[in-house]
Amino acid sequence: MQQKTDKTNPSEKILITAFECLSTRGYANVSMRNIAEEAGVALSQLTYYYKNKEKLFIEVINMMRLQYLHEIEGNLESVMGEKEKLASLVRFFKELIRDKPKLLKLFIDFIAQALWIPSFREQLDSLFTELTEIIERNLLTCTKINKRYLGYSPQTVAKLVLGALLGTSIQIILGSDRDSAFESLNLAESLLN
Amino acid sequence: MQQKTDKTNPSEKILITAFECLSTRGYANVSMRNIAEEAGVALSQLTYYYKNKEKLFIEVINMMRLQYLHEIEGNLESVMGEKEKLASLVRFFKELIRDKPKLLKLFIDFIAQALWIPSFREQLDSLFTELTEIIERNLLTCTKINKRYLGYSPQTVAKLVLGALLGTSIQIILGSDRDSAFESLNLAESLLN
DNA sequence: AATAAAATAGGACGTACGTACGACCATGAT
DNA sequence: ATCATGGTCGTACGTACGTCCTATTTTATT
Repeated sequence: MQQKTDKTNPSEKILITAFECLSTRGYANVSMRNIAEEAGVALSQLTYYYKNKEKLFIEVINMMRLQYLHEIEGNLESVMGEKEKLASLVRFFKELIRDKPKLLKLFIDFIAQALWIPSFREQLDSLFTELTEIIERNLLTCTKINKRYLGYSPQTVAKLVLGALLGTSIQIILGSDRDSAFESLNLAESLLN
Repeated sequence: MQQKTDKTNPSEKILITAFECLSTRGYANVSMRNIAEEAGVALSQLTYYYKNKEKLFIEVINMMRLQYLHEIEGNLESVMGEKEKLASLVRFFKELIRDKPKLLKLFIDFIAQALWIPSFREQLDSLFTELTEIIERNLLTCTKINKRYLGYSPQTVAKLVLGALLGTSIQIILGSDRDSAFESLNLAESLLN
């Protein structure tokens, strides 16, 4: 209830609060009223700035997209060598799981919503595309790799890498024994080298 | 509207209809009334047999678990050799994606619900455990494999296999270009051999 | 200072939901 | 024949939801 002492934009404040709510309790369990209340604004302000719940969630995802795609690419560009880049990517996912599980939960929840809501599906599709392109661009350019996975396009490899990271992360987030699943990420790294 | 000409148990009929609804429109978008209506049964019958919506979904998942875990294990036992078993597992997932996408959607939706609903999370956790155990038991028993992934336990390998299959399937189900993502499954198979 | 535009607030609308309840009906045992 | 039991039904309750509308306040422009 510190809403009065906030000098940020109302629209930003709403967006941040929405992220907080959605990543903590999930799209289906968060109401517009919850977000308004926790952001310290009137309910109608959410409609004013974001039209409806669907579009608000889309903006939340978009905010995360802008923030973290750059972070990933920055990480990958800052190290040299394919091995190091792969290690850096795996490390990024590990840190995500350890330090920002809420972000990962938001992502998983978004994936499930995208099953049924067309606009979400569109956005997720381009998010997947961007992620695979980053992996392709940074990890799979040298011919050595292309030779190793002979017959498979870099895009295919990239999708598998992303799939393995995503699927393993889901198990870690939702499973009871995190540590053993964490090992799978290490294995993924060695296996691809 | 063929509800009268049905000789199955009402409780079974409800369960089957619930699966149909949930796998087509998702947990959040299906009401008890929808299921009752489509099953040709009074709303209160759902409460009578399954207590509430949460428990009904749990029974639906349980039904699928009983059905498909046996199917997977049966498939794996029917072929010899680790390579063939791995191929069989990948084939199973491919067929799942191609022929029973609704089942996969139900599963993904269930994963997301498990993020927020404790009883779902418990059930998903044991489902994950059972799946990894099947993979371990059938694919990772011979010492040759254990040597290859030196330093990693069979359980770790199994979790990575499951993670890769799950993550890739998610991309295929939700992405726009299925064919290219399908290739990733083939790659996963070659990579593990 | 006057006025137009943007921002904010509060509340009402219609609807849908999960659940609970009490009444009926069929069946089978006494 | 009666009656208890398990199954079935219709319905009502209380609540929560997303969205919409209108009035008021604040800000910016001239």
